[in-house]
Parts: sequence; C-alpha cells; structure tokens
Amino acid sequence: MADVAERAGVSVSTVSRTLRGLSTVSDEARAKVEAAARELSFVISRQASSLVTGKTGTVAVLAPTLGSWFVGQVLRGLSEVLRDAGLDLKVYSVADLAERAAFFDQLPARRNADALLVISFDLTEEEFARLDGLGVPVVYVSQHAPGRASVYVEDVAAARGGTRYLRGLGHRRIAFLRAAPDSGFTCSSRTRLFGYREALAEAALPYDEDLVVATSRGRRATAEAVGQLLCLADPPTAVFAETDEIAIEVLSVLRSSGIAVPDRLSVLGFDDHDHAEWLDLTTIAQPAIEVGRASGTLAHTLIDDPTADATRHVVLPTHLIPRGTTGPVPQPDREPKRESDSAQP
Amino acid sequence: MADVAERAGVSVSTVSRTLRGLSTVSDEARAKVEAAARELSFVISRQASSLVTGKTGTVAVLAPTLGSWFVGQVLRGLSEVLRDAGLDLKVYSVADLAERAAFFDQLPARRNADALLVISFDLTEEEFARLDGLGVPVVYVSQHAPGRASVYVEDVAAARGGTRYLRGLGHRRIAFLRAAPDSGFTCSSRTRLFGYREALAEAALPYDEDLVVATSRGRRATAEAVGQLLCLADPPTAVFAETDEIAIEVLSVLRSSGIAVPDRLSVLGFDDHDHAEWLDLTTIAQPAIEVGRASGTLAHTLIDDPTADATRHVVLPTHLIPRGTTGPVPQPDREPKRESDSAQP
DNA sequence: AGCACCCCTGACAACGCTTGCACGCTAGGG
DNA sequence: CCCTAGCGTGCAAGCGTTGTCAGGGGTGCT
Repeated sequence: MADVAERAGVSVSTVSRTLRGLSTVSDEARAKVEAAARELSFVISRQASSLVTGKTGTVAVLAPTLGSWFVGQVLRGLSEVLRDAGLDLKVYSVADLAERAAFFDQLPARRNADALLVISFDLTEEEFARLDGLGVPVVYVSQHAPGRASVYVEDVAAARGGTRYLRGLGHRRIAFLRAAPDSGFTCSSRTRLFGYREALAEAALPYDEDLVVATSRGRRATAEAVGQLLCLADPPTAVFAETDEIAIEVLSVLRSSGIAVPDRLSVLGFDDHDHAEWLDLTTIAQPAIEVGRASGTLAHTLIDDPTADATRHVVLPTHLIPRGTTGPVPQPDREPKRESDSAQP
Repeated sequence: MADVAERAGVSVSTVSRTLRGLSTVSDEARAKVEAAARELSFVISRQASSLVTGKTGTVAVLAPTLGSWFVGQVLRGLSEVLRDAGLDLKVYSVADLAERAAFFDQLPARRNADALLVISFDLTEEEFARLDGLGVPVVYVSQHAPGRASVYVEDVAAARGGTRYLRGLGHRRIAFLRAAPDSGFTCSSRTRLFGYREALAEAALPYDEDLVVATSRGRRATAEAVGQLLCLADPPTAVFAETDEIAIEVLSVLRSSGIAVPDRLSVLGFDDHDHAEWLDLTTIAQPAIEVGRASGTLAHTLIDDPTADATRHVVLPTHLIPRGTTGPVPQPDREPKRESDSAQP
C-alpha cells in the first residue's frame, strides 16, 4: 500500500480511503490512486484490514458434504449473492462424526469469518450453545432452528403432503427411506419423517418402524435397504425417499430387479433434482438455489446491521410434482397391466 | 492472547510458542497456557498471524460453477486433504464472462490465499500471465497447463479411446456434443474434442463441423442441440457427449422423442457420474474425487516447500466402461431388433 | 571456583491496514 | 479584515500475532 501511495504521490491514508470508496477524497487524488493501484495490480490484504476493522469479509459455511446435489445448488445461490456483496466464501465439510466433533471442538470459523452458515445439521443442545457463543451471526440453512436465524422449506408440511398424495392413490403401506445418520443429513431426515408420521396418523394408519429404513449413499446400500423392505411379510406398495438422489438409486435397484414402477411399487422423491424430470420421478420440488440466495442475503444483513433481527426466519415454498413413478396401489387380484420399463438387454 | 498470558502468568511470547507447538516451552508453562486458553476458549486469529507470517492458511479455488457434479466431487476430495493439512478452503465461482473478467482484473485471491486452484478454465495467454504473477503457487486442475503445476486426466487420449470404441462398433458419423463456451468448461471441451478429431483422423474419417454442437445446461438447450444433429442430411449414428450430465440430458431428450438407444443412436458420456451405472450409460470414467485429493496435496506441497517443483504434473487414469447406451451401428436394410426402453405410460 | 553451554523466557519491533485527530487551505458571512 | 466552517489530507496509534534478541538460571566440565 505504501508503494501505491508513493507512486500516486499521496499518503497511505488517502490510498486506504480511496480503495474503500470513502467520499472524502478529491477526484484528482482518487484518479491517481486508482491508476497506481492498477499498475501495481495491488489488492488489499483482507488479513491486515480485518485486524483493525474486526471484519474478515468472509462467510463460512459448514456442510455435511460438498458432493451432494442439494449442497451444490445451495452453494451456487450463496456464492452468487456473496460475490455481489463483496464477501468471500469459505467452506468446511465434515464427513463423519469424528470430524464433526473436531470441528466443534476447534471451531476454526471463530474469528475467521463474519458469519457462519450451517447446512442441515441436526445439532445437539451443546452444539447449538457452542454456535450461540461464537460471537458471529449464525444462519441455519435448510433447517428450522427455533429462536435463531434460519432459511428453510416447510419440510414437515411438504412431507405430510407427499405422504397424503400417496395415501390418496390408495397406498396404505408406505415406506420411508432416509439417509443414514452418519451422512450428517439427519436434520431434514428428522423433519420429513415427522411429516410422514403426521400424514399416517391423520388417516389412522399405524406407524410401522419396519417401514422406516436408513441407507448410506451408494448402490449396494440402497439395494440392501430396498431388499429389506420388500422382504417384509407385509411389504410396502410405495416408497417415500428423503431425497431424489436416494429415490433415483431406488429406481435403479428396482429396475435391475425387474420390479415394475409404479405398477408394483410407487416411488416418491424430494428435491426435484436435475434428472428427476426425465426419469419421470414424482417428487417434492424445493428451490435449492433460492435457499442459498436467501441464506446469503440474510447473512449479509446480519453482518452489516447488528440491530437486525437475528431470529428471522425465511420459509420457502415447496410443491409436489406428480410424475410417472407414482400410481394407484396395485390390485392383487388383477394382473399387472404390463411389464413396463424392464431392464435393457 | 494477552488475557491468556496474564491468566497463565506468562508472557504472550510463551503463549504464542505453546499454541504453535514449539518445543522450547517447559511442560509446566505449557500446561498452564493450555489450561488458560481452554478456560477462555481462546482461538488464535488467523488474520493476525498471517499478517506476520505471510501465510493465510487458506487455499482458494476458482471454479466455473459450484453446481456441477464434477466440481462437487473435486471439492469433496480437496476439502478432505486440506482439512487434514489444516488449511481452509475458499471458493470463487464465475458464472459468466463478465464475472470472469472481473476476477482476473481484481485478482481477489492475491495475497488472500496461499495457493490458487483453477478448475478447468480455458485461459488466454494474458490470463495465464496474470496468474503467473500472482505471487502464490497456482495449480491447474482438470487441465494441462504446460510448465505449470497441474492435475488432470488424459482427456485427449480418453476421448480418442472413446471415439475409437464407437468406431469399432461401426459408427462413421459420430457427433460431439460440447458444453457451451459460456459455461466456462471450455477447457475439457477443447481437449476432448481434440481427442475425438484424432480418432477420426486415424480412420480417415472426415471432420464434419456440423457434427460438433455446443449446448448450454438445461433440457431445452439440449433438445435443440439434439434436434439440430438429427435434422442433418446425413445424421450421426452416435453421440459423444463431453460430460455425463450432458449425455443424461441427451438420453432424456431421445427417450421423450421415442428414439431408441442404442438401436437408432448410440450415446457415450464422460465422467462416470453417480447415475451413469443405472442409466446404463456407456462412459469414460475419471476419478473426480481423486483429482481433488491430488490437487490439494500438490497445493499443500507447493505451499510448504518453495523449492518443490512448481511444474509438477499429476496425471490420473481414465477407463472406458461399456454399458448399454452404445451398440453397433444400425443397419438401414434391417428392421430394428425391438423398441427397447420406450417411455413409460 | 570459573567457564561455557543450553534451556527457557520476556521485551520489543515488525506485519499492512484503518481511523481519530489535527492541520492547512479555501470560501463565505459578519 | 477577521472568524468560522468545511473540505481534503497526513500523522500516528493501534489491531493480534510472530520472530529476533538478549538475559537469567541451571548444569557439566575444567
């Protein structure tokens, strides 16, 4: 910065003021500084300025994984608004429980970011307390955190609606396929399961724990989970998957087993993944990119305005998209209409 | 830090030394400092330490988008090794050419990261020069940057192999579907196209520009591109898509148009996306997560050891996975064997 | 006993930036 | 003609660390 000042023939103070866009700089000085800065391709060091301002100009996000479709979309929306706000984006992911513990133990984000976004974590009270004491605003993304800033979709209502839809098709034995707890996505897992239970209860259908199965990512794990369901004495006629990614794996397993969808088994997903449309997957759409955008905007507000309501909630809409993987409950006394969608040679 | 020092009854120097794990601290002092630090839940400020060490403890990555499967996988591998190395991960994404220009103009990563990873950017000489003058090591990911550190798969050879494979099935009219230039993924686009051309040349097949079409993300754009190909006077019998995501959209379009795959048209992808297996998509697998890991490791090496060879290349293997979307070239004089994989009711 | 070491510790000057404060200048009002 | 106000600028004091350096207190050797 001193170099720029020298080249522009002004003091470092003036350079600093110019580069931050303060209005108390003469046009002449501003022009000289900008020219000098460009020639030296000078970039101000966030580290140094944060040392005095206390602001890092960075937002941290904690995600269970970076590889999932949902997180990718959220990150997309997020980076878009953060870029416009001049904030950098730091990502932390914790793959398993040990890493999760390590993260909360060290809280590396502390003092190294102006805000923290937590995506879909089912936090313990202790973990909530840690984050509350972080000293920076925390925004809970894709999860409802009571009394704390959060951005989410009405998971419970959406899952209730999805389950009702299946009920409306005549299904009485509806399975719920959730992500394995180690994946970290247990938050939406819990809320969606809750909506599912509510919809069962409305219709006085029993909640059968055998119908609720957790699966890890990967085809083999999904095959096991599906097998487990189909081997039940009274197997389900419909499967509600917590995410489209799981639903798509289920479709894959079913096709290679020659089980007709939806004639023998209906499949309902959640997300409206990019591939859902052409796979003809009935699903509950959620605006993932918009979730990211809203989270970024909220974080930005909370950073800039300490008096802002730090318990604000942004609730985004979902809607059911009926497609081809759900249909009426099969009639055992009739032949299936035809073997559709069998495996290719 | 002064608070910790006071509480522990030592000087800040000792606190600093303890917290950095330097060996020249007595056990007694170390214990007192650690206790005090824990009680005050003190965390050192990266900003401040980076000010004096010159290290930010952060690695920046520049990606064309955060929503694509490939970038997500790379980020996964990357975050894994960076976490182990104690480095933070900052992401910058540029969605269009204006943002790209802004990035190279302002170089926000300058001085704010210890290394920069650039994922699959087809850079101009001028942009290369900008990055060379960045002052921190730059690792080119998923692209071969001559004389600079890069991690990539043999795109050219892989695409050549894929095209040869189609040729071996009898195809003579092979289309290449590339990502639209605005998506930023033009780097692998270029190299894969090059391999495709090489394989055509080997067999003395003409390179027909009509067979090379660019498509943006999204179903409509893909439908247009596919339509364009099929309307040619001499339409292709096979399509080689630059990525599985494009290939999957192509399959989608073809299915809804009732065009049998592979009986009327073969489809070949690139990536081995999570969904490729069950969609029975023939593809060229590349170890995306491993690309991320290797990039992170290389960046870490370059940061820690300035004498390390900054032109090191890591080349990772690809392999063709023959599946059901590719088959022999259709025989116009014979009836197609059967209408496989028709749309569901 | 004297000397050379080694080990540990504390003081202090950076690092690159922001910001309160004071200063010099010009313009307008009494 | 003096006083005040306002504007643009520079000075200097930090922000929270690290690294250098000097010094104090043991220990082992001569």
